[in-house]
Amino acid sequence: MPPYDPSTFPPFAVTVDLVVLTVRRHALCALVVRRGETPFQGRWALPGGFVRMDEDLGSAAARELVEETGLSAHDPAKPAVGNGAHLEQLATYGDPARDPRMRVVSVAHLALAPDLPAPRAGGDANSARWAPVEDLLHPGAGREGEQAAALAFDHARILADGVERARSKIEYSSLATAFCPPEFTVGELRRVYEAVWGVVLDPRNFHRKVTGTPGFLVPSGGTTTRQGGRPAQLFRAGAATVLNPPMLRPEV
Amino acid sequence: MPPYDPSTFPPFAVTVDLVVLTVRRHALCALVVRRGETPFQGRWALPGGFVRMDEDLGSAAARELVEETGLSAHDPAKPAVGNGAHLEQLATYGDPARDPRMRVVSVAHLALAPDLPAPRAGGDANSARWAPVEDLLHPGAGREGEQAAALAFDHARILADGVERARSKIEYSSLATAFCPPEFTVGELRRVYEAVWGVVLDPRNFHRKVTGTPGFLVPSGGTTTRQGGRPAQLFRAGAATVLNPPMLRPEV
DNA sequence: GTGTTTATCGTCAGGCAGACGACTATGATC
DNA sequence: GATCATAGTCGTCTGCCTGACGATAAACAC
Repeated sequence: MPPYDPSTFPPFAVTVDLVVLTVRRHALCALVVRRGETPFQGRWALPGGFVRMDEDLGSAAARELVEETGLSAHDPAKPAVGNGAHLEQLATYGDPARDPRMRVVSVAHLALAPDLPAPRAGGDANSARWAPVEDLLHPGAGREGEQAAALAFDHARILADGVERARSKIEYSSLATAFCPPEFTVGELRRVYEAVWGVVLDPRNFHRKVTGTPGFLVPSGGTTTRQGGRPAQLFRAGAATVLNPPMLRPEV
Repeated sequence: MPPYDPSTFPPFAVTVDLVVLTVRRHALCALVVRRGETPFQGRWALPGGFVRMDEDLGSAAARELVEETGLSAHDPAKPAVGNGAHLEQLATYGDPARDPRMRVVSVAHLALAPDLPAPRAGGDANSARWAPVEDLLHPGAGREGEQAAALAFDHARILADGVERARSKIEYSSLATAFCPPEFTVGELRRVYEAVWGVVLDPRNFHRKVTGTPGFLVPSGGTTTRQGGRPAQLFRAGAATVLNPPMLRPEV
C-alpha cells in the first residue's frame, strides 16, 4: 500500500468482535472474556481486537478466533475438517459514543462451534468462560447474585443480534450441524435446535424432517448409545447448505 | 470525544457505500454515479462517502442517500411517510487492496426506493443514473457497446450482495412494498416481485397469497385503472413486517 | 359490439407439517 | 432374569398451503 496522509480523512480504529456460540448442557452459550483494562475493567465482554493494517476483516476474525479458542475457521471452500467452526460476518457497529476513548468501528462476526472442553484466553484460564446467553441478555433474571452484570460497551446488543442471526439461520440452512461434533445422532441435532430456539420439538416429526431432506445428513454407518436408550444411527453433515423447505421454528 | 493519540492504533478510513435499488420499466435498477477522480476516473460506481467523525453509520448512509436521491430514509420507528425509502445495513468490505490509495473499510447499506423521476447527483444531472442490475452484473452480455463497463473498486461484488439480499428478503418480509408508491395495486406489487426475481408469477395465486396474509396489505378504499383493464383495488402497506408463511421464490 | 387487457373468484390435487400411536433396542433396577 | 425407563424409528391421519388452471368481471380500443 502506497503511503497516504491520514490527515486527509477522519481516522477510525477498526476492530473485530466475535460472537462465539456453542451448545453446552442443553443451553446456548457464548464465549465472554473478562476485561483487564479500562473502560469496563473487570466486566465481561465479547472477545475481539484491532484489525491489522495488512489483513482482511475475515482474516482478523479468524485470527482472533484461534487466539481465543484454538478453533480454526471453516473455509467454506474446503470440506469440513475436525475442530473447524463456522464463521461469518454479522454486522458493523459504529456509534460515535460506543467507546469513550476514541472513534471505534467494530465489525462483529458470528462463529458457531461444537461443544469444547474449556475456553483458554491466551493461557489465562479464568478470564474467559462460556456463559448461557440467557444470563448475558437478561442479567438478574435468573439466580440472584450470579456473575450477571451487563456486558461491556454495546456488546449485549451485538450478542443479541448474533443470537437472533443464529436462531433464524438454522431455520433455512444446515448450519445447526456446526454445533455438533463431526459425527452425531438425530437426537443430538434435535437437542441443538431445542437449545438454540428454547423450545421442545417432537422427536418423531424432527426425525422425519431431517432424514427426509436430501443432502442434509449422510449416514456414517456406525451407531452409538452414548445418550442412553436404544442405539442411534450416526450421521455427518451432508453437502446441502440450504434447507428447502425450511425447518420452521414453532411460533410463540 | 476526548482527545486520543491516533498513533496507538492503525488508522482506517471508513466510508459508507449505497446499493439503492428501484424497479423501473419492469427491471430492477441500481443507482450508480460516475467517478470524477482517480482511481477509476470516469467509471461508474456506487454512491458513497466518508463517515464523519461525529455521525453514526446509519446516519452517514441516510445523509448520503438524501444527497444522492433526495430520499429520506425510513425510520423504522415512525410510520412510513411519503418519499421515504427503506434503509438497512448490508455488509462491510475491508480487503486491504480494495482501494489502491489507502486502507478503506466500507460499510455498505441497502436502500429500496419506489420509482423516482430522475436521479440528481448534487445537481450534476448526467453523472448519475439508474442502470438495470443485469447490465451492471453481467457487462457485455446484452446489447453490445452499451455503457456496460464493470463497476469501480469491488462495487460489483457489493451490488451483487445487495441484490441477493433484496431478492431473499422479499420472500419472508413485506419489504417489496418499499418499491411501491404509497398506494398500489396487487398487480403492481406482483410486477415488483417479477422484476426483482426475474420470473413470471401466476396472478391468481399471487393475489390469493398477498390478500390472504394478515397485515400485509390494507385496502385504501379507492380503485385505479392506470394499468389498463379492469379497475384494481388500491392498497397500502400493512403493519406486518414478516410474512409467515413466506412467499416462496419459484425454483430455477 | 367485439376484442384485448387486467383483476378477481373458485376448484382441485399434491405436498408437507403437527399431533400422536406403535414398536424397538439398549441400560438400570429389583 | 423380569421389569422399567429411556431414546430411537416407523406409520397414520388431518388440515393447511401451494401450484395449475378454469371462469367471470370491468375497463379501454376499434
